[in-house]
Amino acid sequence: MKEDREITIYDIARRLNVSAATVSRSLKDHHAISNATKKKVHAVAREMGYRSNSFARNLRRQQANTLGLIVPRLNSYVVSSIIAGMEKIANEFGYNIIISQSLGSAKKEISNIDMMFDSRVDGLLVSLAHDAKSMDHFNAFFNKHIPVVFFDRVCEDARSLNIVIDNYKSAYNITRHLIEQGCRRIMHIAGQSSTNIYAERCRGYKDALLHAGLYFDDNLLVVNDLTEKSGIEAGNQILQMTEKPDGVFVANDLCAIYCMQTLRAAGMKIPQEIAFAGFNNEPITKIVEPNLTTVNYPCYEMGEMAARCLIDHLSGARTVDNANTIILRSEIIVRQSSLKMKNETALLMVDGPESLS
Amino acid sequence: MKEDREITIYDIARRLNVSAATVSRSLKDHHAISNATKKKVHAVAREMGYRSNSFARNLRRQQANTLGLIVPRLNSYVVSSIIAGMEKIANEFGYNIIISQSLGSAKKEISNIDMMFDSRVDGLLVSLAHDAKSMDHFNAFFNKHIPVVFFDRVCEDARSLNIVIDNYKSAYNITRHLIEQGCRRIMHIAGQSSTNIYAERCRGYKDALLHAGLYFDDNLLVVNDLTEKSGIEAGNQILQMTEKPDGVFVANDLCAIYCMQTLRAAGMKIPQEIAFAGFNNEPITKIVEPNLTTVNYPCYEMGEMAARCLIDHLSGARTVDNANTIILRSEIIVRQSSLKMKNETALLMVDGPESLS
DNA sequence: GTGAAAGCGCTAACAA
DNA sequence: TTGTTAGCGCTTTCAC
Repeated sequence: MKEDREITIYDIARRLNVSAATVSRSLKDHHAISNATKKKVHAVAREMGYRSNSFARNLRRQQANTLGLIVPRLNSYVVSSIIAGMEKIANEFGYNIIISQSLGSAKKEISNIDMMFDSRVDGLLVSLAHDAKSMDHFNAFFNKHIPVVFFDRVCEDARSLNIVIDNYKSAYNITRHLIEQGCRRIMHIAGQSSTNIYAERCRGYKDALLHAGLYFDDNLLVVNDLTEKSGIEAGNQILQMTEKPDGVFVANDLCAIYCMQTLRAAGMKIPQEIAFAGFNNEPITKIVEPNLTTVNYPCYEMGEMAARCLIDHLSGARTVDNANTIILRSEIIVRQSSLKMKNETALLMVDGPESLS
Repeated sequence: MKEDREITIYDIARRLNVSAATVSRSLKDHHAISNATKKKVHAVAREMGYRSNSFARNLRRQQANTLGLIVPRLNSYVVSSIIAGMEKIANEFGYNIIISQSLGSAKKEISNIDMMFDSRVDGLLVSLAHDAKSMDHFNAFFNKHIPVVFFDRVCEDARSLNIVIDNYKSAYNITRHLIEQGCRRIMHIAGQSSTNIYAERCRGYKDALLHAGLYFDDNLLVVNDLTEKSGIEAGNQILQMTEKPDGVFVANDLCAIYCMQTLRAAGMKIPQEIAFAGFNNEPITKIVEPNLTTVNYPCYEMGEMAARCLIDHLSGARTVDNANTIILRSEIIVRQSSLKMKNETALLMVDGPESLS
């Protein structure tokens, strides 16, 4: 068997009495090689079980056909769907993806970025850790002009492309929807405001109140980590309140659902007593009772878009080179959890405030 | 700035008037280098912003510190949790992971395997595509003694390690639980039997019936792709039946839930008229009403275990070298969806049939 | 404890 | 259309 030594282009060259260069060129379908030669080379390569050595190729070319991917954590619906989309595109274009999770820690994120740099990835796809403060750790990439595309949890930075949804507008619209349903004391359960998406969602919430002539009440803003546990805690907190909210907009579905379940277990009626709205449109929102009103987050599409932009850029197709931000379409999905009015026709909101203002 | 040319060990060598060999050795803490030299080299390396070039290193050493990972699809709860576990371990030991999804197609799986081989991964982690028929496409790996670890969707093969749960026993136990709750006509909604996990779950179901003196009725076995859609279809199918089942065991949670919801929407009482049980213990099982009885699948642990075994093997720590199969603990979790009896004390089954028989 | 030198397999500028 | 040649940056054997 060919168990031992690897077949190289030199072996093929020797066998065909041509130079290694000719073999190399044939294998990559170089234009200046005759079809006859190409055919012979390919045949012999296959016959001998030749496999191109990517290490040598990478060393020579100084690039690896690899994209680095850094996410807060892998096992969430949003993130794993985004990755699925990226992987599909990367695969189509012959890129590998190496992944790492920052687990929400800026320290780990930095070490991952360094590792990606050492691995000499051709480009980087990043969703920032919650507590990422500065962009300094990306300097190595920026200095060497290695493209970085941020998605989901981004940071305004002129040097790189951001793929996002309009969190502000979506939050604004969903809050307005709650108002239109008759809610007047709307609570917002938010994530840490150091993460752009949560800050924006919170801002959308506040502005919607403002524009509707409702006051923003500090007691109705809860900031936590949006986990199951925090959802239950928030639910208990509401149960303690003498003056309860009549609507709750939560910055993600998971937390929304656990909060809602806690209230229901205590006998509260959703949406009659308290309307609920979440964010992301996770599959679970169609299962929970009542079904959760939420914002559709185009995860898979975001993954595709981010990977496609990065690869386009690497290929020199400068289609989106002047874009600093790409905003994907996201719309609110109205379900039972927020329908206080008996209008069964779920109205989708179409217009909103100036986006990204 | 050091924007342009990369710093190499030669640059460091020149600066210190030593040889490149000495620099190389210092950097890897070689024993035959004096501490003084090492210290100097490290200092200069840091000062000059030296980054080891992994391409050159890999080319020279003929290996890459990279694990290949092939999964059917990324965006499922089970898979993304498994990956999260793997990534954590890989990261701890300085390995990168490159991932690819087979999207359930054997063809894509084969091309991914080839790609991994070309990338010269040090080892492979694989959950097989549904329709993987033979193991031939792994021959390149087996011939070169590159370790392959299968997990979740495996295939008995003496040449590699399998990390699994006891699907047979879990299915057996959960079916027996339904029987103990008084079910006599238990339907099983199964995945394609070409996938080991579904074949095993089905076998466990059948044996549990048999051992309880119940007949296996072909009309009560539905095979589909276990998606949402199939769950709804299965639900409608049940609604059409004149002699309905009084219990349903579904091979995954997602399908179970959609099936159950379909029946509930039609007015059927769960679990009184029909008891339900799923498989995986996805978060959603604790949200749906009634909460779904299921089998706990240790995803994260499975990912950790698979990665750890592979890396152990690569490091020469032959702890599990003689093992062909590692079975992780999985237990059934009894919830409302299957409790026909009013025994609120949810009894966990502890014993079962001979496992993996 | 350190250095010289060879070479991993490939690509690409230049030459023919 | 094809060949020659010179590395890419690192590791490692052998020599001192």
